[in-house]
Amino acid sequence: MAHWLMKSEPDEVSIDDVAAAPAQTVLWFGVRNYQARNFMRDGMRVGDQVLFYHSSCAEPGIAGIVEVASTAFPDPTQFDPASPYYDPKASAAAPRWVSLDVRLVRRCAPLGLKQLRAFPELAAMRLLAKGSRLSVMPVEAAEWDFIAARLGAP
DNA sequence: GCCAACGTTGGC
DNA sequence: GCCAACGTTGGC
Repeated sequence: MAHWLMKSEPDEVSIDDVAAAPAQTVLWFGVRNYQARNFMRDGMRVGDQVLFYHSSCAEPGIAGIVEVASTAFPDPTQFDPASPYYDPKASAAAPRWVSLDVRLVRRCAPLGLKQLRAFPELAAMRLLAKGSRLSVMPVEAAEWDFIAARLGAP
């Protein structure tokens, strides 16, 4: 089983939104970066565990754990001209972008970006690399174990 | 709002 | 295939 990290702006979809969703499951949509898409399409499998990261907000950091609940399928927003994620170059016959479902595993006490940076054990984490902007990325097993052991109750 | 870093686009 | 221009991300 692989481990991942996904960024979401809490103004759009927060960990609380996942918790409040039917079956505590939400559609992960709007990824428009090829590297992130490839991780979703080629790497993510049902049951994989995912750190849910809040970005572009007052307190960026890890907010909980979700799990992959479906394999990838075409992201419906790419076909919707009314959506901000509309991609005129995508078609039903040749979709470009994928979505998948994620389900809540648990919320946690926020583990902030500043705290993450303070752990020497996490110095090599992709999330913390200079200029890292990927919204979907793998997490090494050792990094996962280290972080999971430090997630408090919400 | 600023700005560094990065990805994408498009002219050549 | 190069690379400048542009757009986006995301922390601060």
